[in-house]
Amino acid sequence: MKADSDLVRRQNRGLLLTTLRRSGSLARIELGRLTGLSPATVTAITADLIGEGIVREADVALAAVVRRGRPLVRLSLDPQAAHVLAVRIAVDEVEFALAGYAGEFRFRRQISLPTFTAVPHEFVNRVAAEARAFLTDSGVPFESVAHCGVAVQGLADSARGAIAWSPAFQARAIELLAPLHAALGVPCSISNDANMTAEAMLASDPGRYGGTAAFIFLGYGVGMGLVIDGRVFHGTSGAASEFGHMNHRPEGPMCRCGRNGCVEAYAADYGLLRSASGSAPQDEPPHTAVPEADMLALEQRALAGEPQALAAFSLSGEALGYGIARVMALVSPERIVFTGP
Amino acid sequence: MKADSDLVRRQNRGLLLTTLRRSGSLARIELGRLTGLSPATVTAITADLIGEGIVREADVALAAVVRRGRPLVRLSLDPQAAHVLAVRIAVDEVEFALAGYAGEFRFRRQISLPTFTAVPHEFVNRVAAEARAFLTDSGVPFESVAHCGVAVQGLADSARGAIAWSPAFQARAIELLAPLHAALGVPCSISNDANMTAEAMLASDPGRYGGTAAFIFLGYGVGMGLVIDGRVFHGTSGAASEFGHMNHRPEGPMCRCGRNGCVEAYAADYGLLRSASGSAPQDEPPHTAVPEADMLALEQRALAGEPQALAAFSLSGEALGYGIARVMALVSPERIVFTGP
DNA sequence: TGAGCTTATTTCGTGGACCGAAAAAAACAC
DNA sequence: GTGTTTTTTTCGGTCCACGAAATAAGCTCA
Repeated sequence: MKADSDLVRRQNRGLLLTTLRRSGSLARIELGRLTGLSPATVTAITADLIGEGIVREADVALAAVVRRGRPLVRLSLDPQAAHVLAVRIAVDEVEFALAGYAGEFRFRRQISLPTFTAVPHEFVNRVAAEARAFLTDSGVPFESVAHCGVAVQGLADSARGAIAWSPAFQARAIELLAPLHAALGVPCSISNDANMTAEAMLASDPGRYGGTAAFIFLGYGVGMGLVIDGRVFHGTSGAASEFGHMNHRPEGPMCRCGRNGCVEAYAADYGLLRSASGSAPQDEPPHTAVPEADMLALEQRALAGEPQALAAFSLSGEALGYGIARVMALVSPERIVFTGP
Repeated sequence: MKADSDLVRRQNRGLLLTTLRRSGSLARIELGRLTGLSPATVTAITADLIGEGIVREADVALAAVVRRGRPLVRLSLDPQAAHVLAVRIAVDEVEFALAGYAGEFRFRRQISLPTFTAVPHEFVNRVAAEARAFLTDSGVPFESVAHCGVAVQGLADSARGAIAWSPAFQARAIELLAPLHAALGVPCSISNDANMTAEAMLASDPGRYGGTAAFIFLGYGVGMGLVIDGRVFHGTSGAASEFGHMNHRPEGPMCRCGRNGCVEAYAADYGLLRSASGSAPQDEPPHTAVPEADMLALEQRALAGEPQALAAFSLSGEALGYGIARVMALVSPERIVFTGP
């Protein structure tokens, strides 16, 4: 809370770095204009950053836009300065991706791994080993990996570093981060996949999504990421913005989470299929991924005007509509964005 | 976004002032310990504040706790440094209150004024005139009034300075702030009464309510103020956290807002009375305040075990319970506080 | 080809802010 | 009345951003 000159430097340093990340490459004088800092200050701070290997001067040749006067020297983030490892855990599937400091993807790998029947500690060890192998194969030195972020479908427990609950797993409270950290020696964090989407959208266009925005994911489940006053809202335990498991009707169909009448039980792929198939709303949902072909077939039935298929979409729409109305009543986002297959 | 030494001073100045406001009166050295600032800095900043008449040294006599060493010189905010005028607008009633800079109330006045049938511009002019008279009678110079805040039941439009919609008024979009500002020459703002409650609770105990908290008001309506990540959430237009008008059941009873199945239509005083009286759920709600005696009578009927009264409370409880569950799903507040008669 | 022009970057001196240490102030203890 | 203790102020140092001036690096044009 206290401010001193150190804070000033850190703040302005961060300002230059985010400006640079957003624009890709800028000359010192442009940085000054964009941030409001004087050229003298920009010189001082960028000299530090170059000395630390975080920022690079571009090759002069690239800057050659023909103009009068001394040419601009473009600066850019050094992609090698640090790396981030991203891990995505979904039903029967784990994906790894490695990104450089300038935000570009370096490598990706996707592996198949049964999840629902998995024994937690075996699964966790396997993921840690695969992550290690992925990093080794990528050739990037472990020391340069600054962070490892895990996105998971379901409820992430950020504080404990665990998957609190996920439709992909029969088990609960799967402690993932400790073994991952042990295998990589890198700070790790875990979050909900929809929140990660919101984070990405916000970073991609802060001007557009900077106020209050909701990102709703429709697919194998129904998720939501919430941007509130320019920041992704996680809630204290990381278990907030569970739009999919917000109740629509108290006596509604059974959800994968075990409760009745969640939005997801109407509007996720399995919910749509169940109500279109005529099976009872209280039938237990499947634990495996719904084949894409089934959803395409359902679409065809609806387009053909089959009443039962139309009714399923209608119910789903009502649940989504009332759900969104409730979100509007509580946080009235300026934008609502739908994502998903 | 840019930081300079000016920002440092402003920040630390504000830090000292809030620390002082919270504690009432502190010596310089205590301020230093609480804020982490060095004694030298505290001396410099407080010297400015004393020079500006914002802070006062307490009479030495008061500090006389017998201890060795040079006695502490207690500092406190000067109650005269500035004033705030608060206006509360409810059904058939307007209340004024004047507070000093140290947070203490100076004067209060409550007047009766018919609202539902009021002609907007007459009502607004009357309020402005009454506010002016109140200030004049209080003897406080107008220049020392730094702000005038209006709390209103219903939807406040902060941007336009108007009452967008309120159950107290037949009229909509009542532009209140412009005439008030004209009459007082003081910056004015308008907000929802439940948000104001949240603001007050947060200020009274930031440690307790500083994370994410919901303050639910039950009474002539159902309102909610939301604290998110330590700040009261207003939404972009000021129309957020409308818990009372979040839908519970799509086909539910009629609400004062004209829609069906709002939480308020079950759980506000009129909603309870309507369902306990056996009148149809679609009967239009009353536009006047419900007499307290009616609510006490209803309480007696329920305590006596009358089924219809018990059913009304049960329905109300269900609506509140599911409503709160939906709030939990979206923002999972650490604390939920109920207020109201 | 070279002097002059134009624009980017760096250097240098200044002022503001915080801090630590030392000095001063204001009481109590004996 | 002298010593002790604790608070407050003063003083010199450091860090930071800034404006102005100096320097660098290319283009223009005779």
